[in-house]
Amino acid sequence: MSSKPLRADARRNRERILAAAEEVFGRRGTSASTEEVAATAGVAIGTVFRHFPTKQDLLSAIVKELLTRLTAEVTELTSADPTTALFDFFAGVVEQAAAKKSVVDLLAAGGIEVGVAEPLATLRDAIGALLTQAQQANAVREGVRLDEVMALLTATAQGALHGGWDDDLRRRTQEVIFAGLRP
Amino acid sequence: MSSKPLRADARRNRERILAAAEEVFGRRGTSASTEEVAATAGVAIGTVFRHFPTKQDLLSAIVKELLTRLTAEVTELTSADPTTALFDFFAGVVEQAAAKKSVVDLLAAGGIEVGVAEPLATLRDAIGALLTQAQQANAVREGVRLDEVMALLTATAQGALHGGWDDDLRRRTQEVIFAGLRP
Amino acid sequence: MSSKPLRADARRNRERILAAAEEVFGRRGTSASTEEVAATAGVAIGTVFRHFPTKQDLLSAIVKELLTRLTAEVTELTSADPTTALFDFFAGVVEQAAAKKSVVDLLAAGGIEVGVAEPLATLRDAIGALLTQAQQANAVREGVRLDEVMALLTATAQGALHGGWDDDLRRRTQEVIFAGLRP
Amino acid sequence: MSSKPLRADARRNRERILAAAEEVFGRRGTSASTEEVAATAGVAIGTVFRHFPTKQDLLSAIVKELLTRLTAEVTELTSADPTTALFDFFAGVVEQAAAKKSVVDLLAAGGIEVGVAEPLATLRDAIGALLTQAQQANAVREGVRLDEVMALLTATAQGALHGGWDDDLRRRTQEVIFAGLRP
DNA sequence: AATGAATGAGGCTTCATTCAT
DNA sequence: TATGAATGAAGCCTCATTCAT
Repeated sequence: MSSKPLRADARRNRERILAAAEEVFGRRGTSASTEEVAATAGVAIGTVFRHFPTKQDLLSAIVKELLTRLTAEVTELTSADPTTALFDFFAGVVEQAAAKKSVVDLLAAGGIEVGVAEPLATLRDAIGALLTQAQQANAVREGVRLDEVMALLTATAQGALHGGWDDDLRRRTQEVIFAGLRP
Repeated sequence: MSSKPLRADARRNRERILAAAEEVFGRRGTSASTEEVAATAGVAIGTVFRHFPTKQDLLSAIVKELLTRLTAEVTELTSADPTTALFDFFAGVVEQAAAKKSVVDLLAAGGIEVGVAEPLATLRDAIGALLTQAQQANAVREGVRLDEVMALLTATAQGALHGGWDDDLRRRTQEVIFAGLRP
Repeated sequence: MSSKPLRADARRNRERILAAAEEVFGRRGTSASTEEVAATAGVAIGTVFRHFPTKQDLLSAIVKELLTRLTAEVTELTSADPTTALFDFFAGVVEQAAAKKSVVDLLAAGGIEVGVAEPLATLRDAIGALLTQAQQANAVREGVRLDEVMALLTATAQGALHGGWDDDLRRRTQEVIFAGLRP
Repeated sequence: MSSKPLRADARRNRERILAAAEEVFGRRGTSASTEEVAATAGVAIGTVFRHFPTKQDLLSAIVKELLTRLTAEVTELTSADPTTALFDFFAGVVEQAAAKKSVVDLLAAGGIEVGVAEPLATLRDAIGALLTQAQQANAVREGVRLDEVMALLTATAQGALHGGWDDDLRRRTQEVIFAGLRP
């Protein structure tokens, strides 16, 4: 899928830029400037644009990374206790969200941007598997659909992030949702 | 609190600007230009800045209005059926959110902007009353606190908005939360 | 045709910008920066963009002005001696060209840019009238068409400009063309 | 004149770059990017700059090549029919121009760039010989000087190029000029 | 008080050129 | 020598805010 392997220094820079972008957009939101990302990464502005020809591309790259990471987590959980797997994952995402900003901005925006659609669908499927398992284990009510689980997940993630919830509030809020999901 | 009473035409303009701002920011998000707000209001850009010295001020004003409106709704509901009042209100807010954009952006941002803190506290209190009533009527579990109700409310409102949920998804998502709130 | 009349200061600026643009693009070619035009006009960069939302728009405006001016000249000549009118006009344009750069760049580019097409057609028609008169006065050979007159005109104008021809060379070059046009 | 002889592969690269540059600048004008030239040549950008330390140098090299080629053509024609040689050459150049872009841009710019002056003078001399021959064969009027022939040539070449003249218009336009040159 | 033109900092992006590999 | 990544100045354009009318 990926074209020619990057030179060592190029890959190093690419990663520094991605990290910087996650940091900066996470702190300041997606309206932070590309210039600030470059500065944080310790490279010149041109270097950012060589790796990501557009600001949008940079944002997409971050989101893709996140989605891939989340999908991996879900996949791991598929072989865990079905009674708690979905809840654990849900809680994990919400916890992470509290540290990101851009990511949630974008997920919330519907992930409409080109190229994000696919990894997003993959994640969705993975979570669907978790839900099915949970329902078969009678940990989640039959009537619940994947749609609302995803909706609750993103909504709560956004809330956790933008609202600046502390650990306790996060737990209590989730508890209501988990109670609502249980049979 | 408010300085000298405005001239009739000035007040009229103020209101047209607020309405335009709600419309524009609701449609385009908070990054829409003040110029567009002015155009929609049918006034010159200078007039907007005379009434709201800063874009931030304009945004704050919208949020304040919304909070005031919501508080009024809650207060009315205080004399309604305690079993459903909280749920009705919750559902109402989420429904409105689906039509606004700016408002939720801002609420989500923590309502940090100067001057919004107070009306937000007022709204919070009003909702608190609703919650107490509901618990006394045994419609909501005892352990639930106002904190998480507020958290769920804003999170869901945001989700409804940014996620572009349709009516059905909105209902199903709320149903999970309501189930989680019930005893 | 023109929308609301500009405020006095706005019109003044608009004209200063146009003049500056003609000067700058005339000296440096169309690749000169809008920033330099602004500086030359003594206004801020934003002012240039308020009057001409795009660099293209600014360039088009200059060309339109020129075409309008030329058309006026041609129209005047229509009531002059048909034996010399066309030649006089031709010579006049070529002489002016030696002082412009942008204009010729653009005319040469085919005047394709939106909005220039119409005044260009008008000019063409006016020159067509001159040609017909000249042919009726037996000053130009019958077989000659407007197409090649226009072609020779722009080509020579370009040459005069870019080639940096002096007055003598300009005259001698034209004389060849004029001899070619005569019966 | 030229320093140390290039290694075989280096010379090969130099030629591929020149060819690519002619193609690219001919198609896109002199504002095309050096990067695109490199890509077309199938070499890395650094290689282009090793051979031509400056974009200007690359452009000059192309022009020199063209001038040399044209001079060769003229020299050949010196032993052809003096009645038609000059006209044939003139027509040939104009025809080529319609396919190039950069070249004419540069010739038009006065060939000011360092190093082009000399081959340009050579070409001029060669054409001068053609003119003399034509005048001796009574195919061109006595009074005509080389200056205006060169001027007409470049002007028409530019016109043919930028104006996008079709074959017919090109022929008709030249015919006027040729008629003007004849006794 | 309203108007709308002017300001100018700041954002995104391109590209000639340099330099480490 | 070739490669191609990095640099950073410079260009175009937007928009919050100020100020003359």
